[in-house]
Amino acid sequence: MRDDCDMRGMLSFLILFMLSKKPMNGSEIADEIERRKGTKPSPGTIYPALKGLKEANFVKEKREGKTIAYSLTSEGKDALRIAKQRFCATFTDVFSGK
Amino acid sequence: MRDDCDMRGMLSFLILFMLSKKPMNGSEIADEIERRKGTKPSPGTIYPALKGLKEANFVKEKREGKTIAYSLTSEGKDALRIAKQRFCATFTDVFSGK
DNA sequence: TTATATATATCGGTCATCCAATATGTGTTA
DNA sequence: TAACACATATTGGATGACCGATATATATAA
Repeated sequence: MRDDCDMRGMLSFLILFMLSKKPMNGSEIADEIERRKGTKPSPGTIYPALKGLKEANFVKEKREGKTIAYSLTSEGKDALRIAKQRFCATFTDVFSGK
Repeated sequence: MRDDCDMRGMLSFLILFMLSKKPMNGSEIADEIERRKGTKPSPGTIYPALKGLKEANFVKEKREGKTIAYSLTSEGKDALRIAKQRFCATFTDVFSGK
């Protein structure tokens, strides 16, 4: 994800946001997105996104037995702060009822 | 835009939302997006998106001299209602501070 | 009429999102 | 050990978002 939050990169933005709450592994991320959106992204969606975030140094990995816990780096936190601001400015009134 | 609001289609969703406030032409849409996001989408972004919404019967056109006023059809209003619900469910806590 | 400004539209190329299918890795169970 | 379940990963193909460049249309100014 570029840190300027265009309309591409919304999945990466959401993942970054969720990881800022607590570290999660890939399946937990998919489950949480299903809880929010109603549809569960396939592995072919979720892992490439995580790979991109890792290559951008926004998330780091920690293997824990069978799973890998993803969490934000400090760069990831910075990027999220900026992206969140633009996201909110772009969509505020969609939420505020109007 | 499909009415199920995945992460692709966020531009079309935003346009649909803005048009639900008031009819606008292409440049006004681009200007309003700039006001929200800070960056102005190029014509090569905005007009193909409008074309897609028109082909989905979500917006209709009305030429007014030099410009074309876009507004929602009733199908567009229905699609927006559903997409808005999913969007809010997906991103609520991004806004609510937490 | 010609020139200018603005709005609309298309094209080519890149990147992000998405799924289905497939493959590999890891831990548990038989 | 082998079998199984689950997590992780990659590939191919489709669609959407994006820009820069270019083209066309419409209205106004010179």
